[in-house]
Parts: sequence; C-alpha cells; structure tokens
Amino acid sequence: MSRYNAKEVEAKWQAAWEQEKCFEAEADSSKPKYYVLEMFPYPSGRIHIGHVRNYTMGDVVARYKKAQGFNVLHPMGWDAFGLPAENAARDQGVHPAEWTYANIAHMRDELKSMGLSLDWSKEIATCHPGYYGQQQKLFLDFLEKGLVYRKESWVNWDPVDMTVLANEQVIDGKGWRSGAVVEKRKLNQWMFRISDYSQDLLESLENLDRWPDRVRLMQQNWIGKSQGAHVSFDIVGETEPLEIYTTRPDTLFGASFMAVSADHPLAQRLAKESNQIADFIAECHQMGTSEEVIEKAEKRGVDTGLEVMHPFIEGKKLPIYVANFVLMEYGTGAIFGCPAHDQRDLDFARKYGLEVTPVVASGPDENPEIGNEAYTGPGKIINSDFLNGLEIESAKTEIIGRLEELGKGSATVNYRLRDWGLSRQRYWGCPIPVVHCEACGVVAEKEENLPVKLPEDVTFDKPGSPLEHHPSWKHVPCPSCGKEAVRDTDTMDTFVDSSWYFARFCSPRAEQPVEREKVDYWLPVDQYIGGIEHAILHLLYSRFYSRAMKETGWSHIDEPFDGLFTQGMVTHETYRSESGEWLLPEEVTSNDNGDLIELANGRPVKVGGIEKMSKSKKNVVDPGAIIDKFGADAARWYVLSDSPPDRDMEWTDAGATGAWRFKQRLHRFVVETVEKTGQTESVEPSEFSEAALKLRKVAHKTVASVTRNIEDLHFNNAIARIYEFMKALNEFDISNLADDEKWALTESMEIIVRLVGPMMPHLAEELWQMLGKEELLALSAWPAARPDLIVEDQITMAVQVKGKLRATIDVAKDEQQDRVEEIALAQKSVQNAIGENAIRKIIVVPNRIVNVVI
RNA sequence: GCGGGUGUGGCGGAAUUGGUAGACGCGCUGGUUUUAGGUACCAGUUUCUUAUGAAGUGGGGGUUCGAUUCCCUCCACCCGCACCA
Repeated sequence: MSRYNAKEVEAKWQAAWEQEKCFEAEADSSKPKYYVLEMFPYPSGRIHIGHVRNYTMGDVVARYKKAQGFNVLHPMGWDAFGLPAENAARDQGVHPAEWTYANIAHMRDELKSMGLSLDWSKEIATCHPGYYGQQQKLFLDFLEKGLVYRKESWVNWDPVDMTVLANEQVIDGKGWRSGAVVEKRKLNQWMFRISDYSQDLLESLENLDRWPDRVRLMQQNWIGKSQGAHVSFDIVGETEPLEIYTTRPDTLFGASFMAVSADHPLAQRLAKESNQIADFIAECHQMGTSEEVIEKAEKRGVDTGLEVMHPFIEGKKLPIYVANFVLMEYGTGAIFGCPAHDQRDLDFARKYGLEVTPVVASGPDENPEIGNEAYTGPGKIINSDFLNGLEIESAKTEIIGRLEELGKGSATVNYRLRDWGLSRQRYWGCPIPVVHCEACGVVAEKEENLPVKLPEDVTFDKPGSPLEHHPSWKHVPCPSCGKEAVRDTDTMDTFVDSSWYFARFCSPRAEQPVEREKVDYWLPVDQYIGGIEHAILHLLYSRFYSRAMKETGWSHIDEPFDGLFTQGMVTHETYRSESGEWLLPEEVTSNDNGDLIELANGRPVKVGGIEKMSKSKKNVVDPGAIIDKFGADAARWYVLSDSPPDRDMEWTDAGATGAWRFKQRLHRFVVETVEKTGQTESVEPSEFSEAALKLRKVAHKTVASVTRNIEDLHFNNAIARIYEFMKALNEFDISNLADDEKWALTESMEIIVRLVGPMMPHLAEELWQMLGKEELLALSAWPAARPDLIVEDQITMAVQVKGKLRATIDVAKDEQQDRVEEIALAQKSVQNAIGENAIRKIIVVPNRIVNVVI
C-alpha cells in the first residue's frame, strides 16, 4: 500500500477547492447565513502557532456550519497599519508599505498551506487606500454627527527623539531608543465620544449571552459605572469651591485631607506661585500616562497650604494636597481622603502624619483600631454625628440629602470609561481627513478628495512624524475658502482600522464604506474568535463603532459580534545553553539517555519554564516547518486535540507526532478496509447482527456528541470521541462480513470521515473520494444521528455507602426506585460496608447513583 | 496597585455542570509481530498499603447524604490597564 503523502494530497485538494470556488460566499436571502470571523492578523512576517490555533478553530466552525446547510462567510484580511512597520523602516531602511506587503504575501501563502476554507476573494488590508479611504469617509460622517471632537490630552513625549511614545515604548520612565526621561505633554487630539454610550454599552452586555462571562465582566468593570456624589468644599479665603467626586459620601466625617491631581486647574494655578508645587507637578509628569504606573507608584503629595471647610463639622479644616495618585481623567480630578476606609488614602495619611478616624465599624467595637490596612467592608456608621448607627447604603442616601439641602452636593452617576483618543503622531496609519485653515478653522476634507493618501516619498531619518516633515504633502488649499491651509498630519489609532473591518468584509470593494443590503444580510458576525487580550479595548471600540455606523446610516445593528470565543495562548518550554543563551526548540535534541543536548555541539541544555511563545526567549516553533514535517492536517488536528480551546496549550513535538500517527492510522484503516470489503449495497438492510448494531450505536452516538462538541467549540472533546469511535472500528472484525455488517461498516467509515472533515479536511476529502463519493466533502452535508441508535436501555449505576463507592449495578433504564434499592442492598460489598449500622436513609438519583446513609 | 482568569496522574487533559475522579491522547513498562530509520498490535500505568483497604482534583477551612464542581481564605501562574496589536 502506498503511504499517505500529505504534501501532494493537501496541495491537490486545496487546488480543487479553489477551482470550484467552494468558499466564495454571496449574499443570498433565501439561505440562512453564518458569518465566522477570526481576529485578523497583524502582518508581522510569519504566522505563528497562535494563528494556526485561532484560524483552525474558525475553520472547523466554518466547514461544520457549511455542512449544516448555512451560507457561510469566512473572510480574511490584514490589520496592516501600525508601529512595527515604522520601526522596520527606521532599523532596516525599508519602506513601511514595501515591508508590509511583502509580509502579507508571505503570510498569505502560509495561511493557504493550512487549507482554510477562506473566501480569499474578499481579502482586505487596512493599509490599502481602498480601505482607509472609506474609513476616512466614515470619520467625516461621524464628525458631522458630532461623534468626534477635538480636545487636549496627554501623551508620552520623548524630548530627545522629539516624538510621542507608545506606553510600551516607555521603559522605567525612559524612552526605549533615546533613554531620555519621558515627559507628559498635552496635545490637541481627536476624540471619539464613546463615553456618551457608556450606559448603552453597559446595559447591552446583558444581551450578549454568547459571549464569555468573564469578558462581559471585564467590560462592565472597564466601563465602571458608579453611584456617588459630587461635593463642593469651600476653600478658606477663596471664592471658588473645590468640587470632588466620591463613591463613599458616607465616610465624609472620616475625611482628613483633600487631594487634587497634578493636572487639576487648582494645582496648575498654585504651581505659578510655588516652586515646590511646580517641581512636584513636573515630577508627576515624568511618570508616564499609563494607569498601571500611576497606581503602582508610591503615594506622594505636597501640601498646598490651602484648606477647605468641612461641610458638616463646625470649624473643621482639611488641608489640600497635590497628590500623584489622583487621576484627572476620573471624576473631577479631586478627592477627599478618608484614610480609615481607603487603602491609598491610608498609605498617604501614614506617610504625611494625617489623622485617621474610623467611621465604619464592622462589629460592636465603637472605636476600632486601624493599623496599616483600611477597612472597606460592611458595617455601621460611627463617629459621624447624624449618620451614626446607619448602614453604609442608607448613610449615603442620608448624607446626599443633607448636602443637597445645603446646596453643597448631589447624587451623581459616574463612569470610568473615557473618550477614545484616536490621533497618532505617526506615518503608517490612516490620515485624518481634515484641514486646518487660519480663516475657517478645522475643515473636513471634501468627499471627492478622498482618499487622502499617504505620501510614498518619506524618510524616517529625522525625529518626529514624516508627514510633518514632508515638503509638500500637508500644504493644501482650504476645502472651504480655498486659501492656503495645512492638513492634519496625524493618523488614526490602528484600533479604528479594526473597529469596522468585519463590516467591510461584506462588500470589500464597494465605493462607499459598506453596501447596506450586504451588511443587512451578513451582520452581525455569528461567531467571532480571537485572543483574550482583546477582551476590552478592541471589542469595546468595535461595539461603539457599530453604534456610530448605525447612527450615520451605514448599518442596522448595535452589536457587531453575536457569539464571541476567546482562545488561549500557545506556550512552549524554554531552553538555554550552558552559557545561558536562549535556544530555539529546533536547536535542541535528546541523546541516548534522554537528556536534552544542543544539536550543534552536544552540550547539555537547561530546560526552563513553559512560557508564552516569544521571540526574545526563542521558545517558538515555525508553523511552516511543522506543516512541512507533519502536514497541515496533523498540525490542525494537534492544536485542536490537546487542550480546551479557551485555555493555554503547550506545544510539544510529541503531541504533533501523535496527531500525525492518527492521521496515518485513519488513512490506512479506510484504504485497507475498502480493499478488503469492496463496494456495498446502498439499500439499508432491515436486520443487523449484534456486532453491526453495536458499531452503529457507537457511530451514531459519536455523531451526536461530536456535533454537540463542535457547537460548543469543545474541539478537544470532539476529538476524544472520534478516537473512541476509531477504537470501536478497529475492534470490528472485518473478516467474513455478512451484507448487513458490510453496510454498517461502510456507514461508520463514511461517518468518521465526515466527522473528521472540518478538522483534517485534506485527508477527509481524500478518503471521501476513496469511499466512492463524487461530490466534494467540502460541499456535502453533515450526518444526522439516529435517535433510536443513541439511547441505552441498560444503565450502570454507582452504589455508595456514606458517600463512598462500594459497588456498581446494571439496571434497566428508568428502573423502579424500590427495585433499584433492593438490588443495591443485595450487593455483598454494600452489605459489608453497612455492617451492623442502621440505615438512616437511601438516596436514589434515577439512572445515576444510590447513596446508602448510615 | 486595580480588574479578570487558571490550578486534576510523569505530561496535555475528561467529568452529562452537585452524583462511579483520571475518559481520550502523549509518555513510560512488559509482551507479540519483524517494520529495519517517527512500524503495527496486545496488556499495564494516580499514590500509599499488611492486598484489605486508605488517601487523593494548588494549601487550609466550610455547606451537603454526596464537592474537581458551591462558599470563605491563602498561595502560584497568566491576561488587561486606554499610544503594542
């Protein structure tokens, strides 16, 4: 028998699918649609195993849904703008466009070698003017609707490179290339009004019942709705009060200081008169813009010398500090500090010797000690005049009422979600299609001038943005008055590109952002698959974009992704040489003793932890090499089989080998069986032998469970069931087959090939042909499980005594309860375990378990 | 720091969601066949144990007739934190 040659077979079927245009989808309102989408990749140059895992999962769903009779849209594109292309331009002198398109070409080939059921006719790249021009059109529509506005906001500024840095480019407060201490700077930037949608984005999460709970929870917390209060404090000797936001107005009597952000107008004003404050603010501005850095930093502040009057405690004054842990972006940028009941405030108070007054008591103790831990739990209010004895919630209501009477505060709903700043001072992104005119101000580019294309002749040798430096690009006439004006030289955040690509796929070549009939048919995406790292920003921004596109008439939906699945990462062991250098897995082999050694020189290798694959630790495997070695089917099978799809999986060569072996085994089995048994009658026999019936039962049960497992995206379980089925097939004696047994065997072979189809499509297609099928497997229907073959009439029940397993009994399905008890008690091992003890009661869970309680 | 998650044999994991823990795969051990260079098949494989049992799902505690599953607490690792994508 000739060996299965994966390379030839895989290429053959890929060509066949392409020739038949199997996966090209057209909107067709007579058929039910199913839109499967995996998060599109950034064209970094090569696909990695994470991509293989992600796209294989999507492909299984796409092929399965197609077999179920759906009109399936399964497109692919490229998230092609972004920083790495500019870094490559700087480091290697290659133009971002050239670098990007070369990467796309290579990655497209790699993806094609995986045999994915993608509609390549709908391919898009966000860096193509055909895409970003339409994005500019959307932007102008949003602008007209008031969904975009300009505002000053903070950026990380590298004073040596004279450029804005991304958070990841700031390392320990310093620029990654220059090493210069990074400053916060204010720039005029475009913002999307996503915060106007806070309530809607929050409420609608409830209906996203095909999203993972944890993602919904993370979004809920990110939006961060809080019920609190605004409180005005009179500043001693000033006319303007200090306005704060708090979620704990009930702790107002425990206030011992006020704190404002370094960016608060009050701090800014005082800095002009006080060097100490100015210096402190300058220090705060060296902290970077990320919330993580701010929260982790030591709580510090400087006393302004100003004081406020406590609104309820006669004569009590509280000092105002400028503090590094107060965020200008949240609430009003000012707080009152209640150290006893907030950890940050407590750390701060201990550092500056401020008073700590407990106002919530957890127990009967009327004056609990506060050590170095703030008390944030429930309790009764103490030390708080008219609030004493109240529970926290009623105290909140009470004090807000009193504040309102005094005109010094009111109940307020606050959201943590901030507007989305989209301006980037970079070249490789979508130009913002507006012009700044001295006479007319900010003017939208005329629609007929779209796309505003990126200039190609740019250099990256100067610090700052190439668009800013370009000799002519930015100089254009004002679209309104025609006088000399300048383009906005900023480009859009790449999150904008990925916030509507799923809609563009419906009509990828349209001369407008989308064609309504197409998006009306295809959207929303029925199953979206991608990494958990996008749980918040990308998904939230896309949800906002859908709403904004609805408001501007481009779509009918609020929620873009009906079903969401977040897959885990792929990890690998790490290896180091004797001298401590990281080694690639392919540089490592094992010797006769099973110890790992370096392939090059035979020296021992130190094995490190299992970590997320990363270039820096070299624990990466190249999918191209894997596919070359094992074939695409084996690679696909392995990434599906090994771990639950939402969890991290560890890549091991042994695992891939196991997948390869199964592929060979299945191939050999079908080939040999067909050789021995030949063709079968197509008419189903009326009677089956016991062995044939047994096989059929396994086959149909497998259909039922694999179908359910794929619906639930539990691919690893589907594969385990297929392995069990394979075992049953192996046990089936194929010598001297009667006609009915032959028929049952053929049925089972067809079923296993069909079930394997979405996962190992090339092998399955090959075997399908071998079974005499004319139609492509890719176009044929999913098998149905016969209900009469999947029910069992005998059930094995467990018998426990005091919760410990003592016996199992075989009984008829749905056997009478007292009969079950009788059989259970008749077991010798059960009697032994009961011994002299009296039986207190017997619990019988039908068809499951008997528990004798003594 | 804040928010979210994960933890089960030597390894990846399963457990119909409160009902026989370890399905299935890998690895390993023994055997059969001899494939001579990722071979196939059969048997075994949680740990301890006086072979009767006992313990066991990251540690500790709790609820329950019964807990991998629910609650509390601690530990370890992972993801996100608004300019990486």
